[in-house]
Amino acid sequence: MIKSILGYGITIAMLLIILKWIDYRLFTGFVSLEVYAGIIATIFTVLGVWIGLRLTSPKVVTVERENEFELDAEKLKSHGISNREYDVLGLMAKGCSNQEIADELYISLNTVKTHASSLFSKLDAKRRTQAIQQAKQKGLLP
Amino acid sequence: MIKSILGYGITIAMLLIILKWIDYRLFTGFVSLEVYAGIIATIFTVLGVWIGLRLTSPKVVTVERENEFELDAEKLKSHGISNREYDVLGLMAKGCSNQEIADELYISLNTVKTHASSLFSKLDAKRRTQAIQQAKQKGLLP
DNA sequence: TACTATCTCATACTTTAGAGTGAATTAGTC
DNA sequence: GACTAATTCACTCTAAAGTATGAGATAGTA
Repeated sequence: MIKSILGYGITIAMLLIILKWIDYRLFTGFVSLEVYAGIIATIFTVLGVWIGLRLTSPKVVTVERENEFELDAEKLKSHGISNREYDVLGLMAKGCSNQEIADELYISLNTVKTHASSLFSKLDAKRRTQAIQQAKQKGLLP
Repeated sequence: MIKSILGYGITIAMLLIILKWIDYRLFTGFVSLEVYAGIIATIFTVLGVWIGLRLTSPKVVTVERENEFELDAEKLKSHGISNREYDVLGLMAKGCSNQEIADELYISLNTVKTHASSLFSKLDAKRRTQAIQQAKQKGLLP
């Protein structure tokens, strides 16, 4: 902050010096009136551009961020979860019962229970709701 | 397009006319050199600002927004869910068992079951996992 | 080939969830 | 005061979930 104020001050001072110097040159006949006007026009055009860029507030665009979910085999592997167990987990999260999962995957109810049990131990969960919560936290489910 | 080019042309023409006019006034002694310089400075500062705003692409700041979750009483009301039922729903989503919910809210297990049952009917769910899924979809849970 | 992991299924048992019904209490509304 | 919604709780069952254990089949790996 102090730095920028100092910068502004120095810039303005230099501008005034330049203007005064040109003024002097004009009176001593070194430059013509046209050149004088041209220099002033140039300086103030640049100043105007600079002010214009400074004073405009940037347009703010708010972007909704999709909770983009990406599952790679690595994530599953790191938790020791097999493909079939992940299938079961996904259907659990959708709200399916064990029987519905069995029907969906063409396996028996007992098999679903087996997968579920091993899932719970791998996810440190005691219930399916907890397993879902854990899986989402670990990025295994969207 | 043609309209804006015409506008530019007219603007530039008027600028030149004004400058020439001031030039004339200066020579006839109607304005001092300082005023002359000041007018030129003003005109070109404005021009500079205008050019600066025109020629630069508008500043855009992109802000990523978390899919922030906001719960208002309206949402709950629209689904007929009471405060206490919502308490139960929240703990369910965290993976708590009915007994744990009862302990957390200092109510009996039976009461939790009652709340749960009415929740399910209000959310068109047959199971707690489905209720959680539905609630998240309806924006009742983060 | 032997080993290992995965997937599958079964059986028996315990625990939890959920449905259905009824009821008492409280607070706010007409 | 009557009415209503919300909260609380109890009791009884049934259905579902979850545990434990064992075991057969298959496919990939050392």
